[in-house]
Amino acid sequence: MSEIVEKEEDLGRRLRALRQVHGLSQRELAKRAGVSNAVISLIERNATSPSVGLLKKVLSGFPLSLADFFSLEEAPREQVFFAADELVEIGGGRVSYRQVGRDLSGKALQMLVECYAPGADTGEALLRHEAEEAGVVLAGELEVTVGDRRRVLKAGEAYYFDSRLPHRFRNLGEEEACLVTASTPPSF
Amino acid sequence: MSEIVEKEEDLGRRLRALRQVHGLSQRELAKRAGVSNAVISLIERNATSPSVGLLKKVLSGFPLSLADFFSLEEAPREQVFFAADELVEIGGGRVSYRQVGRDLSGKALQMLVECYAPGADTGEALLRHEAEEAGVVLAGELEVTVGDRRRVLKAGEAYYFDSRLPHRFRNLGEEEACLVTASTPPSF
DNA sequence: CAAAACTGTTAAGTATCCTCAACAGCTTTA
DNA sequence: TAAAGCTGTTGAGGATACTTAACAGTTTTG
Repeated sequence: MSEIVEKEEDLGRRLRALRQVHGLSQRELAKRAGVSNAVISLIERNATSPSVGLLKKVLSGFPLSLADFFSLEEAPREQVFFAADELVEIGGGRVSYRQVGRDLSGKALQMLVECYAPGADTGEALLRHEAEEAGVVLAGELEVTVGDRRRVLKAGEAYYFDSRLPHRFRNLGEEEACLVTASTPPSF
Repeated sequence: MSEIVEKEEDLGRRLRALRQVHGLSQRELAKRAGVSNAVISLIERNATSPSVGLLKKVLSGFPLSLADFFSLEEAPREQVFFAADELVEIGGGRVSYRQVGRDLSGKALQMLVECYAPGADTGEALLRHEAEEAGVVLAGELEVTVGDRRRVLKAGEAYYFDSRLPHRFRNLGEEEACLVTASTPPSF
């Protein structure tokens, strides 16, 4: 009957996000890890509590240790996506600085400008620890995946997340996508 | 029949060390964690691969997250105990400095002098992360527990370990025990 | 439009984890 | 010298994790 276990500390959600950000299907991951695809489904829906041995197998498909995987559960779950009117104007002179993120107290970011050619893809997401990342799309459309949340961002929209969460950027459109990104620690 | 699973990444050894350094019996830990004492025995002997849910219960008895627990398996297993003649003389003038540990390249320690009164006990071991600890007994006898390794050190003997491993010091003797200890980062 | 290939989910059965209870060995008490 | 306390281990059983094989839904191919 597959009862959904409540509050299993969201282990399943983390695994699903990890798998999706690597662009794998349940079957692909299962084959790579040498386990059944069914148990991947069960784990991701928190319908079972996997043994450490099995979880180790599954994670062997990623460049991620058990310690790294469980450190993800300590990552805070703050607001990720912001509409254009949710940006806070903090600027300035000729250049307008609009703040992404509601409360940056205790945080320290460095923003940059990046442009993605059509079809560009960051591919396998590298997990950086103890860092934060943010961005605003200036032109074009960019698919942003952060943890289990995915959205195609258009000009004016933005993201903000703890970069301990797995993430991936893809330009699915026909035209170049430009955005402002930010990362820690600040360079000025 | 309880087949012993080989190379289960020594999860059991870590749990046993963690339990012993806290001075708990299998039954005490089991009661505190709300599980059976039998499964503690099975896990510690790597006779089973516990589910994440159960392991979480067990570790809830300690001030240790799953991430912290699995980060222990990444701790290198270097030489821990050194005989008196295994110390390297690097000193000095009127004071003799004898180095503990074969290769300190890439390490940074600060040694101190400590004295333990009879019966003194560090008790519940606090785990410090990203640190190293070393010491030399000058007088008296001191029981040192590091991970799953325990030894009563006498004058002239020494220890060196990654302090991510759980540890505990106890003076079981009748007289004061004096030793030189060291910790990271250095204070000079 | 249908066939093929993919996606995630689920039912049935096997393997394994986990609990309960008992056991053997060692220390302390009477 | 038990007897009662503890220690860690083990066997039998029920609970559940895991596999295999099938299902339903969506996208791709012909």
